[in-house]
Amino acid sequence: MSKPSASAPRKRRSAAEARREILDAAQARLERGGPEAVRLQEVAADVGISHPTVLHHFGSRDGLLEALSRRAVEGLTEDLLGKLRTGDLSTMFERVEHTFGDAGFARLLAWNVLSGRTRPDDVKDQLIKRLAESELAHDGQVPDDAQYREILFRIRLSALALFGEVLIGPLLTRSAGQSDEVEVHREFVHWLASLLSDTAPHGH
Amino acid sequence: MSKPSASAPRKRRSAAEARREILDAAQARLERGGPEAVRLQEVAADVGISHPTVLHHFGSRDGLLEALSRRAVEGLTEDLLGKLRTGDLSTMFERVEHTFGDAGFARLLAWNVLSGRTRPDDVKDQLIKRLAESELAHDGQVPDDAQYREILFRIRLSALALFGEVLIGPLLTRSAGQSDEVEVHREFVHWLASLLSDTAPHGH
DNA sequence: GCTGTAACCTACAGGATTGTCAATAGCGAG
DNA sequence: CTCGCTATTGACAATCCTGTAGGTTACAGC
Repeated sequence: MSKPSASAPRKRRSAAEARREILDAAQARLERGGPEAVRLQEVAADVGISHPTVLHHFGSRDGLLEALSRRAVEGLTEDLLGKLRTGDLSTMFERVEHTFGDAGFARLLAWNVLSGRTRPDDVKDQLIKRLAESELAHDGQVPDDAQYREILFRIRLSALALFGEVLIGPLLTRSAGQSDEVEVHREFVHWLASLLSDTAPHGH
Repeated sequence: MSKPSASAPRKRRSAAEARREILDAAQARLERGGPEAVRLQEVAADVGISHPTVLHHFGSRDGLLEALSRRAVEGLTEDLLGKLRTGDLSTMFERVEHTFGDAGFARLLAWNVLSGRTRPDDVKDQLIKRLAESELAHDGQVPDDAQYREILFRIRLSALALFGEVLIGPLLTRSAGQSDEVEVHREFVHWLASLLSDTAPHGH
């Protein structure tokens, strides 16, 4: 409301630093206010710069959003592949949840899909494939088609569950007449891990 | 492109009919173009009316969107409760998919959540609870807490899977290096039904 | 120091979209 | 046939947001 006495001394960042700060702010807005809340002026205000500066660094609003997506995908990929096989399913789920949920990847992905920004043909990461192959390799078994399909579907189910939990988990909790969202969520994830472990196609 | 010679004769609908036509058009736009594509002018053009007429019937853009949500929830509820226990899990999944996927409920729900329009406290339907109770009642068994929780989680998992499939199923198929989206989706749903059936807590 | 690059700013243009208003015109009721 | 209600409309107002233009300033290299 009050003008920063005369003119605030201009702060000059490196391009990389500016981009990072802007992306952080944009991501925060996305997570809280939802898709439509990523507005150049507001994001700029959060960082403490003017909105043309944002355009200077990302070219356009679309450029900003694409950079946001790219960074999220890279983060998720690194996180997932890095944390492979570092414990049982349940703990792995919990670890993945930060990137998937807290970091807003699920929301960003959902919005990208809803708005038609991301289409199936755009998916090049082969992340699930790599995860499945890593899983098979770990067991040191001969690749078995049926078993491969089984693992693909298990990963798919896990992805769907974690993705959905972030988006509509609290709603489902309410719809089930339960109250403690956090606790129900934790129990559910644990239950799912058990379900998948108990029915493992190759003992554990 | 060409003006409808002079002035098209005004077509007068009943209020209910107009509302229905408008909702249909809005829903179609939502399904194809995503959330942001629901614009008053375009929706109106689809129906063949002017956009103030849309406002006349729904008060505001928000009113239109809320009506859209309400209709979708009612449709889903009716569909789910109506189709309960009319076959095995796999066929029930397939039947539910129309309302959930084709009818755009998943997309609408996702967008409502993303944009902050729907918050957990807004959920009053108790749909999952009713589904679970219906399931228990069918078995004619004494309510068992552990079993009740098990059923709640199974329904939750099913909901998450179907919800997620609609949104990111094709993306997951690509990420898994698979090609035939439709076929993979069908197989996956079938696989999930089997998984839940085989591990049923009380025999089939 | 001097200078060039680029990060940054203010001001403005352009476009799109929601919402208002007064007037028009179908259609049922009497 | 007339009347009244309301669905419908064209024109306009208000707002919001992205993107552009041109000037300014911080900082690095020489």
